[in-house]
Amino acid sequence: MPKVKLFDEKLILEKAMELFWKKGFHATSIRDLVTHLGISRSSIYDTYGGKNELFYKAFQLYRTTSIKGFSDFLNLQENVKIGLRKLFEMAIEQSIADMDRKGCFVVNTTTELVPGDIEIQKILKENENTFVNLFYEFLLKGEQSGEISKGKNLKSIANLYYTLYNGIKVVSKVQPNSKELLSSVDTVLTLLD
Amino acid sequence: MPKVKLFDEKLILEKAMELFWKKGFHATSIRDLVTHLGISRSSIYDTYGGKNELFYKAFQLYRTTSIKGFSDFLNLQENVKIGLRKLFEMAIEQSIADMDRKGCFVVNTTTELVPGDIEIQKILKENENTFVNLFYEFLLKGEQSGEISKGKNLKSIANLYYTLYNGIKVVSKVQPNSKELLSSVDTVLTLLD
DNA sequence: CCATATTTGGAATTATCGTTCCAAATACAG
DNA sequence: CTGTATTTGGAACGATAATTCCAAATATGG
Repeated sequence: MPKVKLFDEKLILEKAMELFWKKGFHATSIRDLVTHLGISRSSIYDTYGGKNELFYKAFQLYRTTSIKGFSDFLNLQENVKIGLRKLFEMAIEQSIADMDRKGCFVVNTTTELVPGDIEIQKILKENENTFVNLFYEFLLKGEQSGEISKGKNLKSIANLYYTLYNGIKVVSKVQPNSKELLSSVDTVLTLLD
Repeated sequence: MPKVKLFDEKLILEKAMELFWKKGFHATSIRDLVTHLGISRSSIYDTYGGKNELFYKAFQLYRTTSIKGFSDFLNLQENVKIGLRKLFEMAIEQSIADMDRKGCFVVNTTTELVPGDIEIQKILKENENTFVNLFYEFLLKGEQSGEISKGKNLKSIANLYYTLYNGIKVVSKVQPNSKELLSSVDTVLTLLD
């Protein structure tokens, strides 16, 4: 057995994710990818298939990574209200710190490929359900611990958080204003009081 | 003076707006436009310039139309809380009724062309300021009439509405669920009580 | 060092992109 | 009907798109 795989498949996939995330599907060409990934055109086709397959894999990597990050973060939080505030604060700070203004890969893909790509659409639905459920379970935990008073429509609030999160990822591309965005978040979080 | 302009410039521009709105800038080709607008390639270039100029004009048409629609609608409302509810209800119903799932042209353009198009970015900032201000002025009217109790952070709430609106226009592309979206809106509107 | 798997880039394909030029067809004002 | 402005579509432009094939270069395990 001679030569083995030289480049790190996962690492290169992460780079592809970055580029698709920043420029979107249509505006990213194979040439762009060759430049940005640092491997040859042939290697891209050999390893990942074509542009569509590479995008798909990059998108799935983003999703699994963000779901895990999101879930892990919430599991570390003892206080529900403070945890939610921290979560949104992180999301906002990340948006502002990113000089590339990439926003959210899921949001960008939603607006770019819906309508059109039916397979992506299915994934996006699944993704929404996953995130809304993570919010909901976390809120439920707060209700059970007595931190959130009973009688609140937690399903609605979970939905609202997801929608707000999407909005933040759009708005922060244009006006990355930490104070204003956090102020909106704080206003929404008073719904739990 | 012989022949005069045959096709309706404004009408064709509206058609261009529809197509760019639905497919985005990059995924819309001149061929697509020729098919969809019903005029020749030459006429497109003669009348509107190139693809960039046409997109720009179509986008501005969308903006001015929606600002006017938004503003006119709010001016007709006597009751502030009910007016806001109606506004969001309309936005949601429109999203759901649109079989093309176009979402919002401003949101789509934000995620597609930021970062990148610096001129569009300027317009998007201006657009956000305009809408947040419309919300704010409307809320202020409610405060002055006594409908909304004093002491609320109306700037934050106006910002929140704009962010929420953006989120709704993303989420409704994937899960056009009227009940859930309206439920979120109602939850947010209780902030005025 | 050698055998072999990996990686590369040139060549070629087919297709489309946005754009310009222009001559022919068109349709209406007078 | 005629003259003129509008509209059209073919031809060509250079550029780029995504993709496949393949031979040469590369790098490493044994």
